[in-house]
Parts: sequence; structure tokens; C-alpha cells
Amino acid sequence: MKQSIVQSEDRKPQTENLPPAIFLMGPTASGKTGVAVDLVQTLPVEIISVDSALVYRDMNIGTAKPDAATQAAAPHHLIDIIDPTDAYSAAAFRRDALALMKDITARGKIPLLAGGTMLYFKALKEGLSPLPVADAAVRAELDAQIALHGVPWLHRELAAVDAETAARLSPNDTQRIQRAMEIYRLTGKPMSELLKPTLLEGERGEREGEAILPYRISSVALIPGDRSVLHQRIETRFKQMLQQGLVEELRDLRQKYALHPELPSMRCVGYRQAWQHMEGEISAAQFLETGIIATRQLAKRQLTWLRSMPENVEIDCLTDNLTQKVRDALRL
RNA sequence: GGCCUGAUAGCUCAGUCGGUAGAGCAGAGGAUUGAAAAUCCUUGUGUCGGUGGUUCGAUUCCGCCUCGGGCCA
Repeated sequence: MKQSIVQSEDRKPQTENLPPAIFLMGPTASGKTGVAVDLVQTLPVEIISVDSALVYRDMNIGTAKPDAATQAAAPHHLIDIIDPTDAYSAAAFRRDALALMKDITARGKIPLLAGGTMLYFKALKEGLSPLPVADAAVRAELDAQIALHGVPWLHRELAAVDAETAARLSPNDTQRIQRAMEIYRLTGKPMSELLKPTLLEGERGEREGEAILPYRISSVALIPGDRSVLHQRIETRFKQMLQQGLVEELRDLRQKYALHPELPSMRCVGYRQAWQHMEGEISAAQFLETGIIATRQLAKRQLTWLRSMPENVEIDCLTDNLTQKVRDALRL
């Protein structure tokens, strides 16, 4: 692990010739959008949103999407690109982001990738293995089998064809077990085998001078110095979302689209709880409480991601002059 | 005012036929390859309300006090 990091450091001497790009990461409610919007005013940058929830059209309040005026002043790419009935993915993001970065660079500008979906950042930076895309029919089949036999049963099925992957997954990790089985049924090969060639491919690519991400990255992470302050912000913001009409927004969404609670869009923080409340499963008070809790837990997972990325320059997002501090960190 | 009942982890509660206690939730830490705002893993020492008494030993039994809840006046 450590060795591979050292190797990749050694292997990118021509990084100076690459065009620049900026990563701006942070947990929910850390002020990323504000900083990005400030930077656009004074620097030749274009914002690419790195957010798995902002991609959905008509989901505005619960995703804390920048409003129309903000977007007019500071356009964001990869916002409002799919309907809430559709699914996006890390692979789709990488494809879209790379294309946008190329265009932006060609225009003589710098891509500013800002957001809180750390898997997307990772996929962009490190690439993805050549795995098959999601297959609705196979997933439906697996859903039915899980409903019938339970997830641990599917885990045993996986162990029979891909012991290595089964061993690293919890028997309860429905999503990953399902994905690993999906890959096996689609390709006839175990996921663990398909992950390995990637490294070889990556090495070959680098030998030919093709980096996985051909940009010189400056990476900044907004980290709250005091977690309890972030929690307070999250609570305040969630209450604002309710006042702005989160439930009404969901009502409209359900009228406009054929939604169901298992869709990725409807599993988003806030919308999931709003759905439960609309269905009478939880009270208004529970909706408020669980919505705030889910947001806190999201922020915590985002912070775990950020701690695993030592290349980031960390800035306390709770200080004044945040944008200036980001600029200083980027030496812009 | 009288009677009944409760007071145990941040919250909701279980429990100890007397040998100082454990679940869920929250919180914290971690994982993370086409669903990732998803999915999953790990993690529970707290004057067992206060104070006297009985006892080798009390959070557990008894008395009183404090604060809730209920019923009767």
C-alpha cells in the first residue's frame, strides 16, 4: 500500500507540464458552494459539481442546491442532469467530468471540482476497473432472490464463485454482495479477478505517459475544527429546509415522476425521511429528528473519507475569510 | 394534603430472587470500484436521584428527603 504510493510519486515527473485543476472537498454544510462561487468571481475557473444528489432535476431544497441567482452568477456543471427516476454513478461521473475538464482547459480556464461525494473524487483521480455497468434485469432478479432467501444466502452463493470478494464483505452488506453477484452473472468472472487487471492496465498507461487523471491537482479539504459547530449548522439548515417546503417539494416530485422509495434519488438524506413522514410512518417530530441525524451521519462519513486522503490541504471551514484561506492554500 | 407509581449510559428503557449492570437509539472510529446523501463493520464505567438503616456486602430490601407521572380529595 505504502509502496504503491511511493511508486506513483516517482512515476509522475512530467506532472509540471500538465494543466491545472482544483479539487475543493468538504462535508455537507461546510460552505463549499460559497467558496466555489467566490472563486469564480475572481479566477478563471469553471465549477464542476461533484455531488451525487445535485445531479437530480427538481430536487432543490433537500439537496441544498445553489439557487437560480447563484447559478446564474456561478454556473455549475453536472447539476440537474438526470431525472429522479434515473441513476447516476461514479463511472458516469468520471466520464462526464473528464470530458468537461478537457473542454474547460481548452477554453483556457481551470476546472474547479467542488463537492462532497468523495467516491466520485476517488474514481476521477484513481480511475475505475473495467467492470460491467449496472444491469436492471440482473438486479431485479437478485432482489427477488434476496427477498426469498435473505442476504446471507446470497453471500454464500457469492462465496462459491468468488471466495475472495465474499471474504472481504460482511454477510449483511446487501449492496456490495449484490453488485459482486451482478458482475459474476454478467461476465462469468469473479469481481476479484476483474479488479486486478486494472492495475496492470494502469501501469501500462503510465508507461505510455497517459496518467489516469492528466491534470496537476491542487486539493483542498474543508474540515470543521469543532464538530459540534457543524452539527449546529446542520440542525439549523435542516429546519430551514422544512420551512422552505421540503415536504411540498417531495409531493410535487411524486406527482411529476413515477417515484418509489428504493430509488437512489429517494434514498437521499431528507427525502427518505420526508417520504416516511408523508406515508405516515413517522411523525413530524421524528421526521425532523431523523433528518438531522441522517445529515450528521453523512457528514461523519464524508470526514472519514477526507481523513484517508493525506494529499489534501486541510482548512478549518469554521474560520472567517474562508475563501481567502482557500486561495492562500492554493497559492492563487 | 392522602394513596399509588417512577427516578439506572447523552435519550428511551431492561435488569440484578442482595455480590457495583446491559439493549436499542444517539455519539465516536473505520471500510468504501458503475446505487455512494448508498451500503456495511467496530465501539457501552454509568456517584444505578439524595440520605440514613438492615447486612460481611445495597443499585437491588426498609425509612426519610428531592423531583416527575397518575388517582383520590
